[in-house]
Amino acid sequence: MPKKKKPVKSEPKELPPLNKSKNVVLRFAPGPSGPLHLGHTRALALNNYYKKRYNGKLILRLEDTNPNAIDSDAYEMIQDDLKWLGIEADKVIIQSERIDTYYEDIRKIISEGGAYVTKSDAEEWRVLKRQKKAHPDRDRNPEIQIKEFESLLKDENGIVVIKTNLEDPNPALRDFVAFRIVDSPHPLQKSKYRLWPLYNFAVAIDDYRLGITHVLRGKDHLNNTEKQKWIYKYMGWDEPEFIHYGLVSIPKTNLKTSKIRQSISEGEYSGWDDCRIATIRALARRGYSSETFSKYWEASGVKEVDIKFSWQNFDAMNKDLIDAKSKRLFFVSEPKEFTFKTGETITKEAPWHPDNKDLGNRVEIIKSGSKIYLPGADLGKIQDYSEIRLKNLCNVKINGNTLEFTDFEHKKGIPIFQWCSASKNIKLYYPDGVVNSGLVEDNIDDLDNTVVQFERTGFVRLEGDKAFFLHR
RNA sequence: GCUCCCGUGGUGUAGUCCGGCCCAUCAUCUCGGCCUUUCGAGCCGAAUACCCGGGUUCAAAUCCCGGCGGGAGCACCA
Repeated sequence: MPKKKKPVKSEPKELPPLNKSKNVVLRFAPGPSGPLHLGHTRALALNNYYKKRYNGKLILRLEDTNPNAIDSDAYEMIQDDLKWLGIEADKVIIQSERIDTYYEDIRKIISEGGAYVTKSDAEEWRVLKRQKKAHPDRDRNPEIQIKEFESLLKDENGIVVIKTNLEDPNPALRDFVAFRIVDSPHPLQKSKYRLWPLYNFAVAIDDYRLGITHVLRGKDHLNNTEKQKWIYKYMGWDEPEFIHYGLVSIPKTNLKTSKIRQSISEGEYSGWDDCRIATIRALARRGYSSETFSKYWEASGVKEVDIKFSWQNFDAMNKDLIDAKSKRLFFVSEPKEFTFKTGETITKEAPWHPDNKDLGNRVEIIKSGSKIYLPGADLGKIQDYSEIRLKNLCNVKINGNTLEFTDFEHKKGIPIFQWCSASKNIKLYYPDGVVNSGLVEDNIDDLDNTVVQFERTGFVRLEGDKAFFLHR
């Protein structure tokens, strides 16, 4: 066998290729229980990566087969989140609109002896399974099973079970439930159906019927894949390519949709975009670039290793993307008021960005008698009559509550201060819940809803009289 | 308990399939220096990794065996 060439180092890294014989069709399939969060973005980014690489298609499939776990706003929110991430689904599929297809396919499997109906007690059925024993209902003939199935559609209670190998040493893989009764109304279908498919059944049917060629998902689905293969077998279908990447643990981040929802309803969080949580919309509000998500996950690869998400690395990537185009502003926390004294009016002319001169300057006229605010914390170290430099303006001597102009000369070693002349108050919200307030330069009106850097503090996104901390 | 997956610096990753080009890649973080109208950025430098033990081989991160460690599943959730 010929040896594979080592990749040339200067080439950008690529994810491993897909085995492909036809046009690539991928899918992203969340349950509509809330908006998307950071945890969803790996599946999304990876599937989208291969879609672009092979010029394929990406299907967004909303898995709403559990009427009790649906937030009707989520259908919309998920699509908005996708849009924000810059990902376009070629098709949007809603599973609850496909129930009749599932019924048709399960009838086929039942009539060929691949599934059975039982109305017995749940625990009784599970105990037998654990002991590798068949439930008495399992071996009834298909005609009876079908009749039983139709009765579930009407008013009886029971489940439909896919037969697998009861002898399977892995208890997770023995007979699994394909349908169960849920009487609560569905947000979209209302009371049209009472017999609802479960995850593994609906997924297998849809992946095939929607023409999915590659199922790219987390390792937590390894057993599900084995279950779904039984459906393919009973239907006589070719399997798609299954690829499982390792699990991600995201430290110090609350991603539980149900918990977040509770905190929102209790008023602790302001909404799904509260800057303390890691929903897409909250991260967007803090000013992350959508590109960072795809970059980060593409760099993490598709290996089956479990990985830890690193905010540090993520933030570093984001900074790379936004640094050159983010304007700089002075931010003065714990402001102390001073009166400026000078013989003549002087002008502040500070670059919007120290390196990117294309961004131009911010200009401000300072007169004698103007109020100047200095950061309280830094002042603590300074004595009366010390000479300091007001950054991008001039040198002054502190005399009680006044700042007396001395000269413009750049002097080595004297402390440099950020300062503000305006009393434009802004509240700075940190993701850990800390709220800081301070003054910011007055000329931020045009900067509303953009990401800027508060010098020395870090990058923030401005929103009215609020600023959301992004990262350093 | 049963079953499956995975172990490369602090973190993420390349290399593992097909042994040699690997005294191991790149990024981030950390630490020092230079530069700078404080920060950041930039430039230069430093430090840190093949889970352990055996085996095969001229040669092992890579192949084999055994241990250890981590994760997941065993739902009428998705």
